[in-house]
Amino acid sequence: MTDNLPPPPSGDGQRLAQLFHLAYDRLRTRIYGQARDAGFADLRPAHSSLLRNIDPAGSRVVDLAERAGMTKQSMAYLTDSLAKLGYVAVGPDPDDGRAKRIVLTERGKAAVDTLARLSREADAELAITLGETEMMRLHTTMRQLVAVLD
Amino acid sequence: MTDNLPPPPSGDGQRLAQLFHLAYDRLRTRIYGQARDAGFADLRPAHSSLLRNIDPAGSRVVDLAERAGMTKQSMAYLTDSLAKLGYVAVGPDPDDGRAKRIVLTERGKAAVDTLARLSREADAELAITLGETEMMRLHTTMRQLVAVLD
DNA sequence: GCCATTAGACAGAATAACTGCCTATATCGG
DNA sequence: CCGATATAGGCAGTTATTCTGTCTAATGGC
Repeated sequence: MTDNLPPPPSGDGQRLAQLFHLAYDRLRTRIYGQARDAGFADLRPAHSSLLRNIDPAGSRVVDLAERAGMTKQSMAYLTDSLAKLGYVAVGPDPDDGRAKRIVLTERGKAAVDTLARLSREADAELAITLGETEMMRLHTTMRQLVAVLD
Repeated sequence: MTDNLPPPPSGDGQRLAQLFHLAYDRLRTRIYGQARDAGFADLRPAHSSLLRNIDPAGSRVVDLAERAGMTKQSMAYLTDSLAKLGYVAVGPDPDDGRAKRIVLTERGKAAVDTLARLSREADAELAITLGETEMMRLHTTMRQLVAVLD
């Protein structure tokens, strides 16, 4: 009995979710490894939730949390972490006495630039493997998928 | 000075890594939400590292850890967690006195089947959105990317 | 001025994975 | 058979990431 499990269900094997996870995991490992070699050894993947979303003129914690899709407590934790590491500075918001304004330091700006460059380079290398046409098609398809899954 | 940050670098916007992450996150949330509604409320996403890799005849902890790409301690933690929840049973390995054999219980088999079905259904719905041709192309492209990123 | 809303802080917990060290067993060369 | 080495897993402790719940303080409309 119970010998009718489907080990590889069709000729297919892996679901999209797992493929996306694998690809993301490898890209993340690669980019943060290169960032480490570029002198940003204290940056961790979670920090990108802030670094990806911060405004050049500075942002408030709630706005960063909103953009990153996480709670303000979690974003406050990341803010504190990056402030201790010297990537961001925290000051009062001139327009709202309750709020703080998170701004990138020079090191923070360098980190954002480096991460953006490494991400672009990774994409460029994959574009060479896939070909420009396929790469554009993949981008289009992925944006479509993310929109549908909203 | 330092006013030359590239806010949206090209007309492009998002890198592949982030798109993969977003898509994976939404799929995972969806599938585990449906699993919860299907009576598997105590399953957490991390458990899939074991459930995806366990052999129908049972597996050892080291093999599961190897396949999932994590340490044996982490896999032992998941094994213990799933054993307490009644999804797997742990017995001695008949061929190796050092080893234990992790086998799925009936509930564990039901969970594996359900998760596999939900994953297939999610893929099927996305295939409707994208069209069969585009879906197959996406699968091919993703496998190619994962292979290149090894 | 009062009060509902908002920004953030503080405390605690849950989840997920790690490193380091230890024991028991297995296996292989002599 | 024995000792060296490798392997399976256990135990203790730590780090990282994010959550809930509760609190204070400031804002802003009326």
